[in-house]
Amino acid sequence: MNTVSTNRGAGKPGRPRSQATRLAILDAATDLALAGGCVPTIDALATRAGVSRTTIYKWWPSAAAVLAEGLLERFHESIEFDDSLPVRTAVTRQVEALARLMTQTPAGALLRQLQAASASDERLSAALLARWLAPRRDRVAEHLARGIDQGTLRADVDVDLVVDVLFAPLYHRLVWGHAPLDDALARRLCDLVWPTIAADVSETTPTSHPSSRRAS
Amino acid sequence: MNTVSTNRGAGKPGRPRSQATRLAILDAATDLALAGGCVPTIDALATRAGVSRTTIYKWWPSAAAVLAEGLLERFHESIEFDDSLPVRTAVTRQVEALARLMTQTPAGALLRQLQAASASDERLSAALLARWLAPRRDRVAEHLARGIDQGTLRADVDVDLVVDVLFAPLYHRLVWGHAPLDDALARRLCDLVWPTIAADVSETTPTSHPSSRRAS
DNA sequence: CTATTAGTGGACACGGTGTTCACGATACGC
DNA sequence: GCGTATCGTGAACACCGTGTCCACTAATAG
Repeated sequence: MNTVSTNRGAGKPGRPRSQATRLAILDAATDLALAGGCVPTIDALATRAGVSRTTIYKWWPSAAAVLAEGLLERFHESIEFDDSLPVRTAVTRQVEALARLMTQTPAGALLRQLQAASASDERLSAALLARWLAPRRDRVAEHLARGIDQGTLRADVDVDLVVDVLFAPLYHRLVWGHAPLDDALARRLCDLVWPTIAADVSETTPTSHPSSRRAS
Repeated sequence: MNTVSTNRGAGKPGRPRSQATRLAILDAATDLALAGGCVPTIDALATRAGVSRTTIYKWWPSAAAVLAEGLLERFHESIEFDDSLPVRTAVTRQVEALARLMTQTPAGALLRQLQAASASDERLSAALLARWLAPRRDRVAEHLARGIDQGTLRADVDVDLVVDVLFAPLYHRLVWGHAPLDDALARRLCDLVWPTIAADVSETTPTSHPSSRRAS
Protein backbone atom coordinates (compact mmCIF):
# COMPACT_ATOMS: atom_id res chain seq x y z
CA MET A 1 0.00 0.00 0.00
CA ASN A 2 2.80 2.37 0.87
CA THR A 3 5.59 2.58 -1.61
CA VAL A 4 7.24 5.93 -1.54
CA SER A 5 10.60 5.84 0.14
CA THR A 6 13.95 4.87 -1.29
CA ASN A 7 15.93 4.34 1.89
CA ARG A 8 18.32 7.03 0.76
CA GLY A 9 21.04 8.07 3.14
CA ALA A 10 22.37 5.25 5.28
CA GLY A 11 22.24 2.00 3.40
CA LYS A 12 20.27 0.27 6.11
CA PRO A 13 18.99 -3.19 5.39
CA GLY A 14 15.36 -4.09 5.66
CA ARG A 15 12.20 -2.44 4.53
CA PRO A 16 12.46 1.33 4.65
CA ARG A 17 10.06 3.47 6.62
CA SER A 18 7.11 4.62 4.56
CA GLN A 19 6.91 8.40 4.34
CA ALA A 20 3.34 8.06 3.12
CA THR A 21 2.10 6.48 6.31
CA ARG A 22 4.19 8.86 8.40
CA LEU A 23 2.63 11.87 6.73
CA ALA A 24 -0.82 10.30 6.90
CA ILE A 25 -0.40 9.96 10.65
CA LEU A 26 0.82 13.54 11.07
CA ASP A 27 -2.05 14.84 8.98
CA ALA A 28 -4.55 12.78 10.91
CA ALA A 29 -3.18 14.20 14.15
CA THR A 30 -3.58 17.83 13.16
CA ASP A 31 -6.94 17.25 11.51
CA LEU A 32 -8.40 15.47 14.51
CA ALA A 33 -6.88 17.93 16.95
CA LEU A 34 -8.40 20.87 15.11
CA ALA A 35 -11.75 19.16 14.72
CA GLY A 36 -11.99 17.75 18.20
CA GLY A 37 -10.44 20.57 20.16
CA CYS A 38 -8.18 18.27 22.11
CA VAL A 39 -5.30 15.87 21.60
CA PRO A 40 -6.71 12.87 19.72
CA THR A 41 -6.50 9.30 20.95
CA ILE A 42 -4.15 6.80 19.40
CA ASP A 43 -7.15 4.81 18.27
CA ALA A 44 -8.72 7.73 16.45
CA LEU A 45 -5.36 8.58 14.95
CA ALA A 46 -4.87 5.09 13.57
CA THR A 47 -8.38 4.89 12.18
CA ARG A 48 -8.21 8.30 10.54
CA ALA A 49 -4.81 7.65 9.01
CA GLY A 50 -5.81 4.15 7.91
CA VAL A 51 -2.91 2.75 9.84
CA SER A 52 -2.34 0.13 12.49
CA ARG A 53 -2.06 1.32 16.09
CA THR A 54 1.13 -0.65 16.41
CA THR A 55 2.84 1.49 13.82
CA ILE A 56 2.13 4.65 15.75
CA TYR A 57 3.36 3.16 19.02
CA LYS A 58 6.51 2.13 17.23
CA TRP A 59 7.56 5.64 16.25
CA TRP A 60 6.01 7.94 18.83
CA PRO A 61 5.60 7.71 22.60
CA SER A 62 2.20 9.40 22.67
CA ALA A 63 -0.43 11.10 20.58
CA ALA A 64 0.79 14.47 21.79
CA ALA A 65 4.23 13.65 20.43
CA VAL A 66 2.71 13.02 17.01
CA LEU A 67 0.92 16.33 17.19
CA ALA A 68 4.07 18.12 18.25
CA GLU A 69 6.04 16.68 15.34
CA GLY A 70 3.31 17.79 12.96
CA LEU A 71 3.30 21.29 14.34
CA LEU A 72 7.06 21.69 14.45
CA GLU A 73 7.52 20.31 10.97
CA ARG A 74 4.86 22.49 9.37
CA PHE A 75 5.83 25.77 10.94
CA HIS A 76 9.57 25.58 11.44
CA GLU A 77 10.04 27.76 8.38
CA SER A 78 7.82 30.51 9.68
CA ILE A 79 10.63 32.61 11.05
CA GLU A 80 12.05 35.24 8.77
CA PHE A 81 15.27 37.08 9.42
CA ASP A 82 15.94 40.50 8.00
CA ASP A 83 19.15 41.82 9.40
CA SER A 84 18.88 44.70 7.00
CA LEU A 85 15.73 46.07 8.60
CA PRO A 86 15.85 48.55 11.46
CA VAL A 87 15.77 46.79 14.81
CA ARG A 88 12.39 48.08 15.85
CA THR A 89 10.78 47.12 12.57
CA ALA A 90 12.35 43.69 12.63
CA VAL A 91 11.19 42.99 16.20
CA THR A 92 7.71 44.27 15.50
CA ARG A 93 7.45 42.00 12.50
CA GLN A 94 8.54 39.00 14.54
CA VAL A 95 5.83 39.62 17.11
CA GLU A 96 3.26 40.29 14.40
CA ALA A 97 4.26 37.09 12.67
CA LEU A 98 3.65 35.09 15.83
CA ALA A 99 0.28 36.76 16.37
CA ARG A 100 -0.71 35.96 12.82
CA LEU A 101 0.53 32.41 13.19
CA MET A 102 -1.68 31.99 16.23
CA THR A 103 -4.81 33.45 14.74
CA GLN A 104 -4.67 32.74 11.04
CA THR A 105 -3.15 29.28 10.94
CA PRO A 106 -3.88 26.05 12.82
CA ALA A 107 -0.73 26.61 14.83
CA GLY A 108 -2.54 28.56 17.52
CA ALA A 109 -5.10 25.91 18.33
CA LEU A 110 -2.52 23.13 18.15
CA LEU A 111 -0.13 25.04 20.35
CA ARG A 112 -2.82 25.56 22.94
CA GLN A 113 -3.46 21.85 23.18
CA LEU A 114 0.20 20.94 23.18
CA GLN A 115 0.94 23.42 25.92
CA ALA A 116 -1.77 21.77 27.99
CA ALA A 117 -0.42 18.30 27.29
CA SER A 118 3.10 19.39 28.17
CA ALA A 119 2.02 20.00 31.75
CA SER A 120 2.01 16.26 32.32
CA ASP A 121 4.72 15.28 29.86
CA GLU A 122 8.20 16.49 30.63
CA ARG A 123 9.72 15.36 27.37
CA LEU A 124 7.04 17.09 25.35
CA SER A 125 7.56 20.23 27.37
CA ALA A 126 11.29 20.16 26.72
CA ALA A 127 10.77 19.54 23.02
CA LEU A 128 8.36 22.44 22.62
CA LEU A 129 10.61 24.72 24.61
CA ALA A 130 13.67 23.82 22.56
CA ARG A 131 12.11 23.62 19.13
CA TRP A 132 9.23 26.08 19.23
CA LEU A 133 9.68 28.68 21.94
CA ALA A 134 13.44 29.07 22.02
CA PRO A 135 14.04 29.59 18.28
CA ARG A 136 11.49 32.39 18.14
CA ARG A 137 12.77 33.98 21.31
CA ASP A 138 16.33 33.76 20.08
CA ARG A 139 15.46 35.48 16.84
CA VAL A 140 14.06 38.47 18.69
CA ALA A 141 16.89 38.41 21.18
CA GLU A 142 19.37 38.59 18.30
CA HIS A 143 17.67 41.67 16.92
CA LEU A 144 17.70 43.30 20.34
CA ALA A 145 21.39 42.50 20.73
CA ARG A 146 21.95 44.05 17.34
CA GLY A 147 20.23 47.18 18.55
CA ILE A 148 22.45 47.31 21.60
CA ASP A 149 25.50 46.96 19.41
CA GLN A 150 24.29 49.70 17.13
CA GLY A 151 23.66 51.96 20.06
CA THR A 152 19.96 52.38 19.31
CA LEU A 153 19.05 50.41 22.42
CA ARG A 154 20.25 50.93 25.96
CA ALA A 155 23.18 48.76 26.93
CA ASP A 156 21.54 47.63 30.16
CA VAL A 157 18.42 46.14 28.56
CA ASP A 158 17.33 42.85 30.11
CA VAL A 159 16.80 40.97 26.87
CA ASP A 160 15.02 37.99 28.38
CA LEU A 161 12.61 40.25 30.17
CA VAL A 162 11.82 42.26 27.07
CA VAL A 163 11.28 39.12 25.02
CA ASP A 164 8.87 37.88 27.67
CA VAL A 165 6.98 41.14 27.66
CA LEU A 166 6.64 40.98 23.89
CA PHE A 167 5.67 37.32 23.59
CA ALA A 168 3.98 36.33 26.83
CA PRO A 169 0.84 38.41 26.28
CA LEU A 170 0.25 36.59 23.00
CA TYR A 171 0.44 33.16 24.61
CA HIS A 172 -1.57 34.41 27.55
CA ARG A 173 -4.43 35.63 25.38
CA LEU A 174 -4.24 32.47 23.29
CA VAL A 175 -4.76 30.36 26.39
CA TRP A 176 -7.29 32.42 28.33
CA GLY A 177 -9.06 34.25 25.56
CA HIS A 178 -9.77 37.17 27.85
CA ALA A 179 -8.84 39.78 25.27
CA PRO A 180 -8.52 39.93 21.49
CA LEU A 181 -5.38 38.57 19.89
CA ASP A 182 -4.86 40.52 16.71
CA ASP A 183 -2.12 42.09 14.65
CA ALA A 184 -2.48 45.44 16.36
CA LEU A 185 -1.56 43.83 19.67
CA ALA A 186 1.94 43.17 18.41
CA ARG A 187 2.52 46.75 17.40
CA ARG A 188 1.06 48.08 20.65
CA LEU A 189 3.37 45.87 22.65
CA CYS A 190 6.39 47.24 20.87
CA ASP A 191 5.11 50.78 21.32
CA LEU A 192 4.73 50.13 25.02
CA VAL A 193 8.22 48.77 25.50
CA TRP A 194 10.29 50.87 23.18
CA PRO A 195 10.41 54.18 25.04
CA THR A 196 12.06 52.39 27.95
CA ILE A 197 14.62 50.34 26.07
CA ALA A 198 15.53 52.87 23.38
CA ALA A 199 18.81 54.70 23.89
CA ASP A 200 17.91 58.20 25.03
CA VAL A 201 15.40 60.21 23.04
CA SER A 202 14.04 59.93 19.53
CA GLU A 203 14.90 56.52 18.23
CA THR A 204 14.80 54.39 15.13
CA THR A 205 11.75 54.43 12.90
CA PRO A 206 8.68 54.60 15.14
CA THR A 207 6.78 52.22 12.85
CA SER A 208 3.48 53.82 13.78
CA HIS A 209 1.93 57.14 14.71
CA PRO A 210 4.41 59.37 16.58
CA SER A 211 1.96 60.36 19.33
CA SER A 212 3.90 62.65 21.64
CA ARG A 213 6.37 60.07 22.73
CA ARG A 214 8.65 60.56 25.67
CA ALA A 215 11.39 58.25 26.92
CA SER A 216 12.86 58.10 30.41
CA MET B 1 -18.52 9.46 60.89
CA ASN B 2 -19.34 12.91 59.66
CA THR B 3 -21.31 15.08 62.01
CA VAL B 4 -20.46 18.69 61.56
CA SER B 5 -23.15 20.57 59.75
CA THR B 6 -26.34 22.07 61.09
CA ASN B 7 -28.19 22.67 57.86
CA ARG B 8 -28.46 26.32 58.78
CA GLY B 9 -29.87 28.69 56.24
CA ALA B 10 -32.66 27.23 54.17
CA GLY B 11 -34.67 24.80 56.23
CA LYS B 12 -34.24 22.03 53.72
CA PRO B 13 -35.47 18.62 54.74
CA GLY B 14 -33.23 15.60 54.70
CA ARG B 15 -29.72 14.94 55.84
CA PRO B 16 -27.48 17.97 55.34
CA ARG B 17 -24.27 17.88 53.41
CA SER B 18 -21.27 17.03 55.54
CA GLN B 19 -18.67 19.79 55.53
CA ALA B 20 -16.15 17.36 56.95
CA THR B 21 -16.24 15.10 53.90
CA ARG B 22 -16.31 18.09 51.58
CA LEU B 23 -13.13 19.50 53.12
CA ALA B 24 -11.52 16.07 53.19
CA ILE B 25 -12.10 15.81 49.45
CA LEU B 26 -10.73 19.28 48.75
CA ASP B 27 -7.66 18.56 50.86
CA ALA B 28 -7.11 15.24 49.15
CA ALA B 29 -7.29 16.98 45.79
CA THR B 30 -4.60 19.54 46.54
CA ASP B 31 -2.40 17.03 48.36
CA LEU B 32 -2.49 14.53 45.53
CA ALA B 33 -2.09 17.19 42.88
CA LEU B 34 1.00 18.57 44.56
CA ALA B 35 2.45 15.13 45.20
CA GLY B 36 1.66 13.64 41.83
CA GLY B 37 2.29 16.64 39.62
CA CYS B 38 -0.95 16.22 37.78
CA VAL B 39 -4.68 16.29 38.32
CA PRO B 40 -5.53 13.24 40.45
CA THR B 41 -8.02 10.59 39.45
CA ILE B 42 -11.41 10.33 41.09
CA ASP B 43 -10.39 6.95 42.46
CA ALA B 44 -7.28 8.30 44.15
CA LEU B 45 -9.27 11.23 45.44
CA ALA B 46 -11.88 9.02 47.04
CA THR B 47 -9.32 6.69 48.57
CA ARG B 48 -7.22 9.52 49.98
CA ALA B 49 -10.21 11.33 51.42
CA GLY B 50 -11.69 8.12 52.79
CA VAL B 51 -14.85 8.79 50.85
CA SER B 52 -17.00 6.97 48.37
CA ARG B 53 -16.49 7.77 44.70
CA THR B 54 -20.21 8.27 44.38
CA THR B 55 -20.10 11.22 46.74
CA ILE B 56 -17.54 13.02 44.61
CA TYR B 57 -19.47 12.43 41.42
CA LYS B 58 -22.54 13.80 43.15
CA TRP B 59 -21.04 17.23 43.82
CA TRP B 60 -18.40 17.79 41.18
CA PRO B 61 -18.29 17.08 37.44
CA SER B 62 -14.61 16.16 37.40
CA ALA B 63 -11.47 15.90 39.47
CA ALA B 64 -10.23 19.15 37.99
CA ALA B 65 -13.35 20.86 39.27
CA VAL B 66 -12.57 19.66 42.78
CA LEU B 67 -9.06 20.98 42.45
CA ALA B 68 -10.30 24.31 41.18
CA GLU B 69 -12.68 24.70 44.08
CA GLY B 70 -9.87 23.95 46.49
CA LEU B 71 -7.58 26.49 44.88
CA LEU B 72 -10.17 29.22 44.61
CA GLU B 73 -11.37 28.73 48.16
CA ARG B 74 -7.90 28.77 49.68
CA PHE B 75 -6.53 31.78 47.87
CA HIS B 76 -9.50 34.02 47.27
CA GLU B 77 -8.38 36.19 50.17
CA SER B 78 -4.94 36.73 48.73
CA ILE B 79 -5.74 40.06 47.15
CA GLU B 80 -5.05 43.14 49.22
CA PHE B 81 -6.31 46.58 48.34
CA ASP B 82 -4.56 49.70 49.48
CA ASP B 83 -6.18 52.70 47.89
CA SER B 84 -4.04 54.86 50.09
CA LEU B 85 -0.81 53.74 48.48
CA PRO B 86 0.65 55.49 45.46
CA VAL B 87 -0.50 53.86 42.25
CA ARG B 88 2.89 52.56 41.22
CA THR B 89 3.56 51.05 44.62
CA ALA B 90 0.14 49.45 44.74
CA VAL B 91 0.48 47.94 41.28
CA THR B 92 3.98 46.68 41.98
CA ARG B 93 2.79 45.00 45.13
CA GLN B 94 -0.03 43.29 43.28
CA VAL B 95 2.37 41.83 40.76
CA GLU B 96 4.82 40.87 43.48
CA ALA B 97 2.02 39.21 45.40
CA LEU B 98 1.12 37.07 42.41
CA ALA B 99 4.74 36.11 41.85
CA ARG B 100 5.05 35.13 45.49
CA LEU B 101 1.79 33.21 45.33
CA MET B 102 3.12 31.24 42.39
CA THR B 103 6.49 30.42 43.87
CA GLN B 104 6.02 30.25 47.61
CA THR B 105 2.61 28.62 47.92
CA PRO B 106 1.03 25.58 46.30
CA ALA B 107 -1.06 27.90 44.14
CA GLY B 108 1.55 28.01 41.39
CA ALA B 109 1.74 24.28 40.84
CA LEU B 110 -2.00 23.85 41.13
CA LEU B 111 -2.64 26.69 38.72
CA ARG B 112 -0.30 25.15 36.21
CA GLN B 113 -2.23 21.90 36.24
CA LEU B 114 -5.61 23.59 36.19
CA GLN B 115 -4.63 25.75 33.26
CA ALA B 116 -3.68 22.59 31.39
CA ALA B 117 -6.93 20.89 32.30
CA SER B 118 -8.93 23.93 31.23
CA ALA B 119 -7.78 23.45 27.65
CA SER B 120 -10.21 20.56 27.33
CA ASP B 121 -12.86 21.76 29.78
CA GLU B 122 -14.73 24.87 28.81
CA ARG B 123 -16.56 25.23 32.10
CA LEU B 124 -13.35 24.94 34.08
CA SER B 125 -11.75 27.53 31.84
CA ALA B 126 -14.62 29.93 32.38
CA ALA B 127 -14.55 29.39 36.13
CA LEU B 128 -10.84 30.06 36.40
CA LEU B 129 -11.11 33.11 34.19
CA ALA B 130 -13.98 34.56 36.19
CA ARG B 131 -12.85 33.64 39.68
CA TRP B 132 -9.06 33.63 39.50
CA LEU B 133 -7.77 35.69 36.60
CA ALA B 134 -10.38 38.42 36.37
CA PRO B 135 -10.42 39.47 40.05
CA ARG B 136 -6.67 39.94 40.08
CA ARG B 137 -6.65 41.76 36.76
CA ASP B 138 -9.48 43.98 37.90
CA ARG B 139 -7.64 44.97 41.03
CA VAL B 140 -4.66 46.18 39.03
CA ALA B 141 -6.93 47.80 36.47
CA GLU B 142 -8.62 49.75 39.25
CA HIS B 143 -5.31 51.07 40.47
CA LEU B 144 -4.35 52.08 36.94
CA ALA B 145 -7.69 53.85 36.49
CA ARG B 146 -7.02 55.64 39.75
CA GLY B 147 -3.69 56.80 38.36
CA ILE B 148 -5.38 58.11 35.24
CA ASP B 149 -7.90 59.99 37.37
CA GLN B 150 -5.14 61.44 39.49
CA GLY B 151 -3.25 62.52 36.41
CA THR B 152 -0.15 60.53 37.24
CA LEU B 153 -0.81 58.19 34.31
CA ARG B 154 -1.48 59.12 30.72
CA ALA B 155 -5.15 59.29 29.80
CA ASP B 156 -4.66 57.13 26.70
CA VAL B 157 -3.23 54.12 28.52
CA ASP B 158 -4.55 50.78 27.24
CA VAL B 159 -5.33 49.28 30.62
CA ASP B 160 -5.94 45.73 29.38
CA LEU B 161 -2.68 45.76 27.51
CA VAL B 162 -0.70 47.01 30.48
CA VAL B 163 -2.26 44.42 32.76
CA ASP B 164 -1.30 41.74 30.27
CA VAL B 165 2.24 42.98 30.10
CA LEU B 166 2.50 42.91 33.88
CA PHE B 167 0.85 39.53 34.46
CA ALA B 168 1.42 37.46 31.35
CA PRO B 169 5.18 37.02 31.84
CA LEU B 170 4.51 35.49 35.26
CA TYR B 171 2.11 32.91 33.89
CA HIS B 172 4.38 32.34 30.92
CA ARG B 173 7.39 31.56 33.08
CA LEU B 174 5.26 29.43 35.36
CA VAL B 175 4.20 27.29 32.45
CA TRP B 176 7.40 27.08 30.43
CA GLY B 177 10.02 27.48 33.11
CA HIS B 178 12.39 29.09 30.63
CA ALA B 179 13.43 31.86 33.01
CA PRO B 180 13.38 32.45 36.76
CA LEU B 181 10.15 33.57 38.37
CA ASP B 182 11.10 35.60 41.41
CA ASP B 183 10.08 38.71 43.27
CA ALA B 184 12.49 40.90 41.34
CA LEU B 185 10.67 40.05 38.12
CA ALA B 186 7.60 41.89 39.31
CA ARG B 187 9.52 45.08 40.06
CA ARG B 188 11.42 44.90 36.80
CA LEU B 189 8.18 44.57 34.86
CA CYS B 190 6.82 47.70 36.45
CA ASP B 191 10.08 49.53 35.82
CA LEU B 192 9.87 48.53 32.19
CA VAL B 193 6.33 49.72 31.69
CA TRP B 194 6.16 52.82 33.81
CA PRO B 195 8.17 55.26 31.71
CA THR B 196 5.70 54.79 28.89
CA ILE B 197 2.46 55.02 30.83
CA ALA B 198 3.45 57.71 33.29
CA ALA B 199 2.12 61.18 32.57
CA ASP B 200 4.99 63.21 31.19
CA VAL B 201 8.23 63.31 33.12
CA SER B 202 9.19 62.37 36.65
CA GLU B 203 6.35 60.38 38.10
CA THR B 204 5.03 58.95 41.32
CA THR B 205 7.39 57.32 43.80
CA PRO B 206 9.72 54.98 41.92
CA THR B 207 9.29 52.36 44.63
CA SER B 208 12.89 51.23 44.38
CA HIS B 209 16.28 52.32 43.16
CA PRO B 210 15.81 54.07 39.81
CA SER B 211 17.56 51.63 37.53
CA SER B 212 16.44 48.63 35.57
CA ARG B 213 19.71 46.82 35.93
CA ARG B 214 21.06 43.64 34.44
CA ALA B 215 21.76 42.73 30.88
CA SER B 216 21.43 39.14 29.69
C1' DC C 1 18.01 -16.11 -2.35
C1' DT C 2 18.61 -14.41 2.88
C1' DA C 3 18.65 -11.10 6.37
C1' DT C 4 16.54 -7.30 8.20
C1' DT C 5 13.35 -3.95 9.09
C1' DA C 6 8.36 -1.94 8.46
C1' DG C 7 3.53 -2.34 8.77
C1' DT C 8 -0.80 -5.28 10.04
C1' DG C 9 -4.39 -6.89 12.95
C1' DG C 10 -5.91 -9.33 16.62
C1' DA C 11 -5.53 -10.31 21.39
C1' DC C 12 -4.72 -9.22 26.23
C1' DA C 13 -4.53 -7.01 30.96
C1' DC C 14 -4.81 -2.71 33.09
C1' DG C 15 -6.72 1.45 34.83
C1' DG C 16 -9.95 5.28 34.94
C1' DT C 17 -14.69 6.96 33.84
C1' DG C 18 -19.33 7.58 34.67
C1' DT C 19 -23.60 5.42 35.94
C1' DT C 20 -26.78 2.61 38.57
C1' DC C 21 -28.58 0.25 42.52
C1' DA C 22 -29.86 -0.94 47.24
C1' DC C 23 -28.70 0.18 51.69
C1' DG C 24 -27.81 2.63 55.96
C1' DA C 25 -27.20 7.32 58.18
C1' DT C 26 -28.81 11.87 59.62
C1' DA C 27 -31.13 15.72 59.56
C1' DC C 28 -35.72 18.36 59.15
C1' DG C 29 -41.07 19.35 60.10
C1' DC C 30 -44.81 17.53 62.35
C1' DG D 1 -40.96 9.98 68.58
C1' DC D 2 -42.20 9.49 63.29
C1' DG D 3 -42.23 9.99 58.55
C1' DT D 4 -39.66 11.86 54.90
C1' DA D 5 -36.25 13.69 52.28
C1' DT D 6 -31.60 14.00 51.41
C1' DC D 7 -26.85 12.41 52.10
C1' DG D 8 -22.97 9.07 52.07
C1' DT D 9 -21.63 4.12 51.05
C1' DG D 10 -19.98 0.20 48.55
C1' DA D 11 -20.48 -2.71 45.07
C1' DA D 12 -21.45 -3.72 40.48
C1' DC D 13 -21.47 -2.63 35.57
C1' DA D 14 -20.27 -1.29 30.59
C1' DC D 15 -17.28 1.62 28.23
C1' DC D 16 -13.10 3.46 26.41
C1' DG D 17 -8.21 4.28 25.83
C1' DT D 18 -3.60 2.61 26.89
C1' DG D 19 0.32 -0.03 26.23
C1' DT D 20 2.20 -4.45 25.08
C1' DC D 21 2.52 -8.75 22.81
C1' DC D 22 2.61 -11.94 18.92
C1' DA D 23 2.41 -14.09 14.45
C1' DC D 24 1.97 -12.66 10.03
C1' DT D 25 2.85 -10.21 5.60
C1' DA D 26 5.49 -6.59 2.86
C1' DA D 27 9.50 -4.38 1.09
C1' DT D 28 14.27 -3.52 0.49
C1' DA D 29 19.73 -4.22 0.64
C1' DG D 30 23.19 -7.27 -0.22
